[in-house]
Amino acid sequence: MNISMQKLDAVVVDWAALPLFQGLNDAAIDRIQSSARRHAYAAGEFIFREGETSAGYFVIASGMVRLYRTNPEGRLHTLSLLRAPSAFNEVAAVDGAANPFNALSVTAVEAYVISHTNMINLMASERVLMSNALQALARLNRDYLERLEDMTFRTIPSRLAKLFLHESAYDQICETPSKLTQEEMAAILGTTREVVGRALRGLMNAGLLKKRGRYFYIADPEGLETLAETNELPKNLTCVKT
Amino acid sequence: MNISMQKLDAVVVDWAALPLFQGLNDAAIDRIQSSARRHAYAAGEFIFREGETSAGYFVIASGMVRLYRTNPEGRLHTLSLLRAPSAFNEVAAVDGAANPFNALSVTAVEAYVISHTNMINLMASERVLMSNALQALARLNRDYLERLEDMTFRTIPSRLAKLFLHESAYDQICETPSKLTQEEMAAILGTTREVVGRALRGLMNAGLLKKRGRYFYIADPEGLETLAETNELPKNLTCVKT
DNA sequence: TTTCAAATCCAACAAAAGTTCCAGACACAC
DNA sequence: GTGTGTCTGGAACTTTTGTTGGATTTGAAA
Repeated sequence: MNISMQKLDAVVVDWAALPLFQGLNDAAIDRIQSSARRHAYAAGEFIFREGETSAGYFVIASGMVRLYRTNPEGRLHTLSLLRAPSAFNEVAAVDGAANPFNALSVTAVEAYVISHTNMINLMASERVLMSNALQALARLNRDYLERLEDMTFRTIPSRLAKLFLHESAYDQICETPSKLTQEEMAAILGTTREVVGRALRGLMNAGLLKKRGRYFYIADPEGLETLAETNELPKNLTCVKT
Repeated sequence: MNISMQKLDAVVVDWAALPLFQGLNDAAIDRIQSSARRHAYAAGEFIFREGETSAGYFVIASGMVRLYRTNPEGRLHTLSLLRAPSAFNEVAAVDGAANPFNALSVTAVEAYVISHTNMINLMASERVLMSNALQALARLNRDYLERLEDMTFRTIPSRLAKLFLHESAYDQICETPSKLTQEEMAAILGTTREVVGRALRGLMNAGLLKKRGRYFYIADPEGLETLAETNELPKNLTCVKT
């Protein structure tokens, strides 16, 4: 009994702390909570798939979720790695159209789901909620645009430097890069493991990163900053060559 | 007098036809119109710049506008080429933060501007307007995500094929690709003119495009479709080689 | 028509990214 | 411990993209 209660405690969500629900009174929060359904997922399970009809808005209570897309050749692009407290699938929750990406539980996950219909009804009665959703989508837009520009203009070493510097820039990605596998970094940057490995070695040889055990850490923040912003190394050695 | 009246006629905007203003009653449309200011720009003039404080929401009455970003090295990425009836800068109009891109008048432009403050006030009193804005941002999000995936996964010939097939996919870009200069196509695809020229010749040699005068036209829609979706030519010749 | 600037073609090269392959290292289960 | 599967290191190679530079075409203005 004790254990199960601890478990329940561990997955309590502070709804009012999420950007979407800020500024709402208790009654509204209650209404929102009661229109959410709780779901549990085992590790490695699909929460929803890209292209399926809107799965609704998800609030993570515990565990870790990967949002990603794949191309026909099987390469995958991780859009976010999320853990509580955070939420996802705003777009499909708002417009009711197909989910724009896959959502997969990395660990076991517990989440609350608000269907598109409920979301629309809630927003209709709670103006503040709609206003918050508007601001959330605007924010999301800026994040996507920044990543689009990164893909357009930045080389892989530069994107990698950015990933190390502020994972915040890659939105809500929360694992620190040093603990990600190279495969996972590659998926976030939209490339392949070998290329990431090569770039990591390059940055290490240039003195921007250092290695302890199997993980890389930041050695020269300013140098990384320069690389992230200009695609160029400050005046160090070549980057990609060994 | 006659001429000036014609001019005025030519730039009348059907506000109710814009997605953001659909479903609003006449009184609301009037309120919106009266909180908009009319501006005129000569060809090649900055309408606003990336990073400046929110310029507000723009409704194009006449002329053509380019939205773009640049990188430090000076390469530019065209996000949209717009002409009436359309509108832009939803994100900064909604969140009041810096403009996320540059807006430049390609031709002489006349536009109506609704400031961030007015937009917020209008949305506060007109729920339908806020709801429309929410849907517009969701739509915009999907467009950006699609372009992000294109940059992540597609080769340049593939992106070029997509540009020819449905400029709709590149959102509200309206000039037909055949009339764009190679320089302009390059900016849309996020690459350089030389590369676009090479890719165009490749697609022509593969029989997917044909050339009349200085412009290219679609010769094989199915082949282009295949290329756009799979990065591969159906079973034709090599694409990039001569 | 003539002229000029912009747009295009094309080749050769350089650099970045993607691919293939295999050998080690490490981490966890048994 | 021992093994097994995942993760990493790194070389060699191919393909794609970016760059440079010069020759040619085109369209509109003079």
